[in-house]
Amino acid sequence: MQDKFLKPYNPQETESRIYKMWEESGFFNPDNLPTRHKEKYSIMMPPANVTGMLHMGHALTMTIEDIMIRYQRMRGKKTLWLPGTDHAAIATQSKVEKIIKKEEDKSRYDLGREELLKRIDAFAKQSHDTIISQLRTLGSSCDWSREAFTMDEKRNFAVRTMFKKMYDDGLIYRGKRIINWDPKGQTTISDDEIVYEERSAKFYTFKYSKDFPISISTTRPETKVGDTAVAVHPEDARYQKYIGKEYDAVFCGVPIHIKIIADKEVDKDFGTGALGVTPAHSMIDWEMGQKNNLPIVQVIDEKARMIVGDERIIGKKVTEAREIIVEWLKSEGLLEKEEEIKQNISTAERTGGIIEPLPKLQWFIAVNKPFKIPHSEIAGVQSGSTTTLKEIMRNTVEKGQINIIPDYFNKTYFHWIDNLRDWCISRQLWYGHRIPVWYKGKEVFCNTEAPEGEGWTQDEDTLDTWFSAGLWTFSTLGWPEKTEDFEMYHPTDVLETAYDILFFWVARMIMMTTYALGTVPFNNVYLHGMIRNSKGQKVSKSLGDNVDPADISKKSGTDAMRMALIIGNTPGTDCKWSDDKLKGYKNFANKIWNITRFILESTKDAKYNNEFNNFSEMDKKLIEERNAFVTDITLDMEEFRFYMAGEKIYHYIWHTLADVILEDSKKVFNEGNEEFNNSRKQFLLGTLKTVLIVLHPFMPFLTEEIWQSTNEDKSILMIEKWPI
RNA sequence: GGCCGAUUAGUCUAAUGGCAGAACUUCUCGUUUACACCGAGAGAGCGAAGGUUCGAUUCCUUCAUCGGCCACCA
Repeated sequence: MQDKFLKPYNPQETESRIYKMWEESGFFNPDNLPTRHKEKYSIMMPPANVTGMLHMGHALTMTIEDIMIRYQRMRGKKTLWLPGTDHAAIATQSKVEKIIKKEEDKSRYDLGREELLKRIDAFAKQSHDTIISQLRTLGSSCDWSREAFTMDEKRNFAVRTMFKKMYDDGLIYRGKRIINWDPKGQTTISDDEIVYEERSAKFYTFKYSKDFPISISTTRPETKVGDTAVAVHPEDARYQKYIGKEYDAVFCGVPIHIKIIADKEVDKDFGTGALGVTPAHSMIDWEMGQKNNLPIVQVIDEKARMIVGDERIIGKKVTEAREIIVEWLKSEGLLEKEEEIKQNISTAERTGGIIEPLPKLQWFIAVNKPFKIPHSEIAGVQSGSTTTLKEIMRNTVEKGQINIIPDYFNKTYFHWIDNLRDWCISRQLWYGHRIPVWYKGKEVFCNTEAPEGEGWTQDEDTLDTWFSAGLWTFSTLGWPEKTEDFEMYHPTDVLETAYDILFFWVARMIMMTTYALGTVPFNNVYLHGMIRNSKGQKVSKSLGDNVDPADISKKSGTDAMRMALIIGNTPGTDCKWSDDKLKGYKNFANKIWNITRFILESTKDAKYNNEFNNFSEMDKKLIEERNAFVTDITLDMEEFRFYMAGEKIYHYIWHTLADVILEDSKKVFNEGNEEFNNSRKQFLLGTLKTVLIVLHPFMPFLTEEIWQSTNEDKSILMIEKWPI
């Protein structure tokens, strides 16, 4: 027995040494696995944003995925776990912009595109290195030789290829639409990047002018200079006689022309039951404008300043203009009511800017437009048939081709798809994949490469970060090239991630993959919950209570952290982080260490014999019990119940093996019956092997360390065969 | 407003149409002989009401409370 077993288990001394040994073995790379590993098993690691460092949520992701991969590897699968990082366009750019603002008091326009990108690249590189080292600390058995970045050259080529393909199929188009404009970040953002904040606001009721027949209500009087209609409910008796009529008015010095229209969207009982329609600055009004052929009058610019009116309002910020107009309404005696109401206001997730809806020329993906799919393995969608992106996305889950765990997220997914509108993919950011479209006069050219000849300028915009993330399962495998990796590992087996990015990412991957390849990107989606702090609150930087996985790992060992994260954590359910739990599993690590010590001491004169079959009746029973335990947890592993398997393994080791079997063994050895002694020694040696194997996916470092220290044959536990 | 969850012991968390199972905590006892990072034992729990059923913590309905997602009222 080695001397180290005389002291408590020391994870700090062990973990980095073991990780290095694994890496040097080459077995993270499926190409190097022994020949018994034939059938593939693949997981694409969710690429972490290069915006800083990993938090406990990432640690949970890595733990679950590493458990899946290690389990499947031991079961003899050819396992590929492909790691990577995400450029996270808006998140990274706004983070770096904030730092530059703080440290140098400069904006991105002061630096210019080239310099800003240089700074972002440097920041991203540093984040990347931090992240990679954290992933190693967590014990992730991923294939570093295949590491990818969402914006490296290969991924960029995949993005351009995809854009071109969708453009040619008419699924990507450029159009003037109302978009969510973030005046602070100076970019468009998607619906998903909006967060609503409840604030109190003033709700004004007034007439445009003294002789205007209908009063309207709004929280934004300043936009009324862009009104081109008043909408009322078609069945509203009060206003029937006005429908179709047109009026002229001068509103705070701005001449406006208003048509009275009828629209079912209008709520008779809200406000005055009449709605001033501003097609240029409201999503709903825009749609009414389209239906009724209303003129669009833009009155606010990208900096959220007024661009019409006389010297009273022109050039003023919208909030200032609002006050001025309210004063004007009062002085003219037009204001009828002023109420305090609660209002949800849209803000940009990353910058906190208040969203200003603006009509702008942007690129979109058409989700409802029919197209012909040449090749399809999607259930319910024939090769060569006509379909829509929405329809294929729905089918994959509806027909069971993609299995979401837990299954109640199916409903959430369908609900989202059914309400999905065209996806705005262009961003006025500098950090990201540049849109592969070039202009010369009225000519437009889209291709993966720039056009020949002089005078072409490329579109200034970049793509939404989720565009490249949507290609992740196959761009990482070399697509559009027909690589061996792609043939072997796609579709992937599981996509494991937190449920909060089901729409952002999972749905987008399904969209892009089904469209481009006619296959699903993965067969299973395992959604884990959020890690909350001990009070049950969402962990956030502003609370200053985000725990660094590296610290925990240093203090208590990665294995203990992994157990604390995984046990009691069911899919889709949030989980509280608890230091007590961590302590419990740290103790568990030492318990196993001492179990090993006891077994080694009491079997000093014996050697494990695989062929031994002269077991006592008592030990035969124990073997049966052990086999039943292994069968049971194997089923849990197969059915994604890792929280359950982990708990059962813990229980078997501590309360069956240690408390019952080892205690009983002391008696057996004291009694000195040689036959019984030999039987028990073989049983204990065999059981130690078994529990090390089944515990390995959960506590890889400790189990590998014991395995290496107790086996003379230099075998590596990581690729040992699962016992059944 | 629409949708989706949740409510189990002091805490945290499972399973289940047939005695509700762990972990931590608490209490009692033991033991320094693999491990005090120990052992043996004890205690304590299904939010409320109704329904289906031989039987409901589980299925259904309603209510209460909490959480989340989506839409957004102009």
